[in-house]
Amino acid sequence: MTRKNTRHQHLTLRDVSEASGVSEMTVSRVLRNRGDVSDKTRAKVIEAAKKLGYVPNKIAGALASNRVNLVAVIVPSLSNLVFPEMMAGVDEILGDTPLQPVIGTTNYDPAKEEKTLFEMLSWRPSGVIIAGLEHTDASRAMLANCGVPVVEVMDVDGDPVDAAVGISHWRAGYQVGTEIVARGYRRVGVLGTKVDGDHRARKRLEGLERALAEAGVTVADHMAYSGWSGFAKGREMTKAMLERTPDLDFLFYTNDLTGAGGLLYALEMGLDVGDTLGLAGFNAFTLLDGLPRKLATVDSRRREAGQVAARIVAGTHVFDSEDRRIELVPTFIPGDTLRPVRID
Amino acid sequence: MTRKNTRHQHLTLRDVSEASGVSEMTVSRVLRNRGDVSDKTRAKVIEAAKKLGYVPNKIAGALASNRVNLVAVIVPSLSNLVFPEMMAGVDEILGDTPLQPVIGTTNYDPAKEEKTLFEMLSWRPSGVIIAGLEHTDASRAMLANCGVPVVEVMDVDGDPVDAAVGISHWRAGYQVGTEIVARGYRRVGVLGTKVDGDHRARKRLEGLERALAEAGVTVADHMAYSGWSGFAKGREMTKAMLERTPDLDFLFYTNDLTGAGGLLYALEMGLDVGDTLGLAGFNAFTLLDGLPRKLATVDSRRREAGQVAARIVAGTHVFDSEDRRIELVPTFIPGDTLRPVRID
DNA sequence: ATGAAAGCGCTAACAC
DNA sequence: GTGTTAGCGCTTTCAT
Repeated sequence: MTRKNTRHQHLTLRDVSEASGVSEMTVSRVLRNRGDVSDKTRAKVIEAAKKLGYVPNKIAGALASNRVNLVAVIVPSLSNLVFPEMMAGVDEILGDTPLQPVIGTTNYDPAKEEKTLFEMLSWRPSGVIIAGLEHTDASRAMLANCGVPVVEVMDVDGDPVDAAVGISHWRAGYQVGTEIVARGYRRVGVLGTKVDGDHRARKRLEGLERALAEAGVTVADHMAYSGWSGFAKGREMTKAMLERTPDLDFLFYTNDLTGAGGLLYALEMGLDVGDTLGLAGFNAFTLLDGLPRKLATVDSRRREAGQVAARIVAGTHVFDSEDRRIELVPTFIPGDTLRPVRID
Repeated sequence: MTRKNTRHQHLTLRDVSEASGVSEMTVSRVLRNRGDVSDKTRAKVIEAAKKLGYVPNKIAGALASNRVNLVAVIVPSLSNLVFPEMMAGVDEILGDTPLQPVIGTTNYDPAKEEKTLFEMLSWRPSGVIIAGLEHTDASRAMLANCGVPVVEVMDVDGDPVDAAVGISHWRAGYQVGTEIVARGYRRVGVLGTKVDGDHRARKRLEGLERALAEAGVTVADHMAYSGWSGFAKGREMTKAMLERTPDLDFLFYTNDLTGAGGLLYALEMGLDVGDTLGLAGFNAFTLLDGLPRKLATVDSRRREAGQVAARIVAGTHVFDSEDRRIELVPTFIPGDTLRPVRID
């Protein structure tokens, strides 16, 4: 059986070679701008390729050259805004390179992460960008042995396999805690998610609790929700919490969206937001700029984390030290939902 | 030069074969659960593979089998929430299949789309999911000839290359227009984006204008912004527009986020939202549920579009007719920012 | 149930 | 500047 010319048989270098009367090798060189090829030959080849509608086969190219321009990007979910934002940072940087992101999601499940990772590594990507520092032992082993740059993003509280870029969520939480006590709040309620595998939210809370503890304050009430974050969830939870613990003077939301819902609710209830009741969220979603009051929050710098991670993978990042942990500073944004710092 | 055992030399089937004393072929069968292999052999192979930490090479596998479990997903941007939401729908469905999404962005630029598409097709994906129906001729040719399912998503106003899934933005706009005139509004302002390649926003507007025209109404003012959508943009533009055209009785925002900003502004100004000034956005972002008033909007059903597209690519979707255009219905949600329909 | 041989479409390395 | 040869690591096919 000879080469079929059925509709969807892909064209090969050989087809271009025959059509242009040039060897496959030279065609290959032209199509990759490699080595010296005369202008005349180049023109012939390019014309033939275009006329035929030739699309190179990177599978074959990758196998032959042992080079794959794919980057594995592994995140818990696409439904939580922070991950697409990080990916937008990655994409922005990779746009200037030949690299292409391949996306895998884990649904906050370490076992699924392990499967996804195995799957993606079998494509022999040129780099791996993965959210978080907590993985199964098997995942860590794969990351350690895959032989390409691995960047764990959006967290630096822990031991990275290779490189890590992001904020310290513990320190971010700690900072929020110090701001809370410095402003004289003492009855703190926390509203967060129920997601088990959300280590970043957990670390934020631990940092917060630590800062409070150092001032002799403990979290007075805590409430966790499951499902999607949004204003409505923030409203409901705020209402419920203030009903069951009316003497709270501060509410910390682990997410700006629920925080914004709480803010809207508190304003409608006529509460003295800021003074009697301080509020703070987390993440600094720019789409929320323009609320009736600016919610206090912390910029978790996920977009930059994605950018730096992409640069590391692309090989254009220069590390300042031998430490391959890059800690971004989580800017605290006081907004208009806190009272001034007390100078005792 | 014989096989090197340097640290990052990847393991091959051969290594597993040698370690287990079984032929490469049988190892391959075990690792893919193909064909008959005795339990004893199977166990030996699996143990050896695990012990060595073998990760198969899909590049080689794909070349040999001519099967690639990648799906190309091409969107204008990751910064506009609607695209990650569509991708979440895709991801949800592909999660139950061996398929993996590869992401490409176009930045609303047809030339970049063409490049991205070429790049992605050279991986010989098993399917293509691409936002919109407007592409360069070269892009359309590539899509038509790539030999795998192609689904154009989030729009059905046009001729798809293969299949299309989404709402008709024209009809969605038209419906908003009929609602506006049915409620007696006559001085309509439109607030949209400046993005050139945003055909969906354009079609929405055209549909809106048509419905208004049929009632003898024309758009009284129009304003376009560039940059990111958010509440702040909505506030600014609303203020500016109401100052330059104070007699408007309706504002249509091509995006919920700016719409929400406008709503907040109008409420603060003490405007009689609903009756004196009707407001509507677009997209029905669930994260906005819980605003002081529910903004009228239209559900553009992007998540479902992603789901259906993924099913088509995965081959699990059954078409009702020979028409491979699947039109989703853009639910109109009146919210609390419109006055009642007039029954004249 | 297992193995041997051939080859997927390309590129590295070398020849001319 | 251009061509030839020999694989890359798998899977297909066919033999046993």
